[in-house]
Amino acid sequence: MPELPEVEVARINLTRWAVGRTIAAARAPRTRVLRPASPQALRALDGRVVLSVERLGKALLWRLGDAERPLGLYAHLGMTGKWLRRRPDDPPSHSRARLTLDDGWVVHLSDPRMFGRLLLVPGARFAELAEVARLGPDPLRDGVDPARLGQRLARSRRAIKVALLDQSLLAGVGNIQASEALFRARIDPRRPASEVSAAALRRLGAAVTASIEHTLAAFRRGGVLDDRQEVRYLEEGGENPFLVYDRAGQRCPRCRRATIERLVLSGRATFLCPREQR
DNA sequence: ACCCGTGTTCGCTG
DNA sequence: TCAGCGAACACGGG
Repeated sequence: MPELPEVEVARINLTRWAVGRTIAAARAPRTRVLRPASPQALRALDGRVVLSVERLGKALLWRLGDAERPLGLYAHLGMTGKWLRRRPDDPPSHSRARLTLDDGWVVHLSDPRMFGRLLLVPGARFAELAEVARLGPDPLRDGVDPARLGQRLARSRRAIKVALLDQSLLAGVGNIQASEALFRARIDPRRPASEVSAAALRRLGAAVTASIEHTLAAFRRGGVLDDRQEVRYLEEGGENPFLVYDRAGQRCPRCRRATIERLVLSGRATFLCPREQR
């Protein structure tokens, strides 16, 4: 599920559901998701007010009152995590943590594969967390600076698609958005990062932002944020909103001549139009 | 049964 | 010393 756009949806939902509410009880029984793996550790959230939920790349940073002793909760959804809001008698499958709120709703972290992570952060000093400290700029929050990209990639022989997945380069770009942005910028994903021209890097910077915003808009239209304020992800009945991702064998949506190809770079599925991306 | 997967980290290699 | 790569993590779905 989660690259930057999905996590941004989660941030919007959690802000509406939880900010200003008090946590009546927080529990994460027998799960690998909470680190350190102490079943009782989440009790530290009990009785606290949710002050804010911010997003940095794919990470969500919860700030929990009180003001003198703020507490942080770093949350990463991994590969299959979702935040869901349910009634107490209706828990989702694979719930790894649950936050019961003072309005009677229960917010769950559901994560079948348990690649997600929850970390309590004393004093909400997120900058001291290695996972946060190494993140690069967030495309939605900070924009993308092509010159900075060029500096970072100047000595990298990695394929540009592989480099884009490095969260210290840009925080939040995942496997889908990397393929999408390179298609939009007409760059061959296999091209060594150091050999991407300055002009192409400028196109890429704009393409990353455009792709993320396009995906977010599709999620809104697709009802991910719907009237009942429930999360409904696109794959649950929605159409593929992407230009090339998971479209191997289909006609290129731009040139309408070539066929979208799938290849594997550093173990990850990659999609491109072989006619336009060079 | 078998293969694949929207993420990250670890350990090995050259 | 370090960039780069494959494996591992763990489970459901096609």
